[in-house]
Amino acid sequence: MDHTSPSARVNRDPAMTDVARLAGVSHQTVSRVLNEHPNVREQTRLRVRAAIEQLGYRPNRAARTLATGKSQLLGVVAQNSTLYGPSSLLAAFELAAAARGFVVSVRRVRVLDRSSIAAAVEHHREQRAAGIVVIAPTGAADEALAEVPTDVPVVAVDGDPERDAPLVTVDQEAGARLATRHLLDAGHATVWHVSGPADWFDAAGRLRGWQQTLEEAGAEVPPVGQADWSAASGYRAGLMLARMPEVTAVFAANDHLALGILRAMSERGRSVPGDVSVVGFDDVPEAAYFIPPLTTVRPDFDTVATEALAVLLAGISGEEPGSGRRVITPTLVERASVGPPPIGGGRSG
Amino acid sequence: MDHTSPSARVNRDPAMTDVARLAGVSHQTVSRVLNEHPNVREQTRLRVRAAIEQLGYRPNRAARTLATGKSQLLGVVAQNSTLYGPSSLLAAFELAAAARGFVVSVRRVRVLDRSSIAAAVEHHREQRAAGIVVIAPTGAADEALAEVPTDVPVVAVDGDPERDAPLVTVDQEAGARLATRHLLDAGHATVWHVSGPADWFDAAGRLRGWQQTLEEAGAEVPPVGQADWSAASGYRAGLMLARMPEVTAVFAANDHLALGILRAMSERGRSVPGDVSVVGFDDVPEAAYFIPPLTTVRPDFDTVATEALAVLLAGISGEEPGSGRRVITPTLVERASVGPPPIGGGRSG
DNA sequence: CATGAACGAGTGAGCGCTAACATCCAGGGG
DNA sequence: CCCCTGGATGTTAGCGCTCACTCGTTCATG
Repeated sequence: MDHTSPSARVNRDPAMTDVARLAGVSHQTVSRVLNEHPNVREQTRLRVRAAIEQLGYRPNRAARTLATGKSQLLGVVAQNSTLYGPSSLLAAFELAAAARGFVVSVRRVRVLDRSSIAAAVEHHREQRAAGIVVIAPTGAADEALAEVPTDVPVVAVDGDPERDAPLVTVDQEAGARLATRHLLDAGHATVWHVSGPADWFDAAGRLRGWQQTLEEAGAEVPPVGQADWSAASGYRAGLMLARMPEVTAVFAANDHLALGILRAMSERGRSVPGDVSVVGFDDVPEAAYFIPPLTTVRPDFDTVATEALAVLLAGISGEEPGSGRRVITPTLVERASVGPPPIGGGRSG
Repeated sequence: MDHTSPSARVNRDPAMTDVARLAGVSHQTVSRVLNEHPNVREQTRLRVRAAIEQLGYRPNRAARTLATGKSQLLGVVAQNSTLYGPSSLLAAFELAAAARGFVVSVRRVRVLDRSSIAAAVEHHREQRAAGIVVIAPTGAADEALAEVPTDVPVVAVDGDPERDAPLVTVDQEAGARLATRHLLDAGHATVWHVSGPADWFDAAGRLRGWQQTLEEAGAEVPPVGQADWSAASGYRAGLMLARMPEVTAVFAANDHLALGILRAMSERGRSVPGDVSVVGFDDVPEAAYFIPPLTTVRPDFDTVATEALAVLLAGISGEEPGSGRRVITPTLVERASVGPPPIGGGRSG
């Protein structure tokens, strides 16, 4: 900073006092205009606005944050992935937040472990973020969250549905039920499941929903194929499934797994949906163009994002923390990958 | 703010002066320790660090920004999409920036028009962002960029390769050449192209590279199928292509288009790569699990992101603006969707 | 033993804004 | 005709930090 030479300030951005001088008012009146304070005469308001326009003045957010102790900043902690769900969520959240005048700062973590999450949250607290969203799809992430001081609103997305804390998530169980029910209704004796990573809540929820539906229907619960979320692991699981003639219906934990399964079936000469029916989860934009078009479960990420923002905003404006819990119910999108079981492969009833 | 009651300050976050008091030094010494200034005695440094630890002190970024006039904030303007390329880029950039101690603030725009981009950039300038990245894949976005005042480093990603301004992008032409060449080398008389949206630089570059390669090889340049980036439009284009027996090789402007084409071919009973060979662009994670596995061009988004950050950092540390231009060359990933043309469908040579 | 770098540390001002309080002025009731 | 009320505006202090400068020691040098 140069405090000796006034000419050094010549090229700096105009500040509130500059506007005030030009408009012939005090800087405080400028502040009042900017913050839409009621007690300003219309004529004064106009003069100030004109001066702002003329100078190209832009308020300095850092100064405002310093003075108020509050920022207009929302922090997001996300993992470093391009998985469809998290990406969509993030984009939707950023858009929604921008519409409400908030800045969104994203911190990616390479792995979803306790210390990474904690560090990322700490980073946002250092920025004096007004609220923090953590995409916490695994137990470790969620545990880290439990330790965060409560002086700033925090909401988990895709977090542990059991934990009593602000949370917005998709009703994985309901989605899985929809999928499983749909396959059962098509006449299949039972439904096989290729699951996502065991430590993901999403995967666990889908597994649970599938299993419960089967049990309720009195259907046999076949062993579960473990996979990560990738098409590669779906393919591997699909290869196993393809050589078992009793497999006529598969519920994949997401669309990419389903894609891998579809390819495995195709390679092994088992037709979908002729021999095997497949249902996915996520409704990625390409799902309608898989071979065959994939029947899948669609979670509404826009709603998840909007609700997460709403929970945060409620927390910011001083409402009781811990109260915000929203669970979004997904819907089934029927396409061409489901059909009746082949003759002899269906259930008796 | 409460200036009357000192007890009102009891619960506020500890500030530098609190640390200073506890360590028995001045606030300035604390500042020196924090900023790793050399002229601090080791013993003093330790005492300060201990005090920081004890109080759980975290520096207030807003105050620092206000005092220095510089933030550690990097702004990103991106469109509201979950397209694979932009998403990957964004994630990679966020990770790289975090590693260098920067905060990344993302502003999504619904449409890539001039005023939206300008507003988003302005928003970041209001935050006193130290640098701004604009993912500007269309002409309109790029034009908006040209109007941005130059008092803050701005780098375009995926922008107009012709414009003389800081830019990091993938060498689309080179990638398209790789793809086209590969198909020609497999023996195809010519290669058909399904292009992305005409106003995208990426699409234009891929088109150019394809056309040039064909011309250089003395091959006929067939009419171009126009599409957006979606599997849906790839499917529509594929349907057309499938009914033309002379089509034996297709270069799709991205993998999702290729997916749509694959399905169209499959539906129409044309085998890939038996009857028709297909090459995509992007190497989405699922490409290896398409039916058949897709040969495609892989741009290295990590490198693009890292380079973009480097250009910004150079600009921030006061180097000549306008100098940063990096063009990343993609590579070809060979899989199973390319083969020789069917008998009678290849070129004479 | 005088001299002055070089180092370690402190002081004071100011970054641009908002909150609280102070002030001014017009108009209505006693 | 004075006082009170309340709207419009100004004044002041301070948010937490960094910068430029100052001050006091130490220690090598002649």
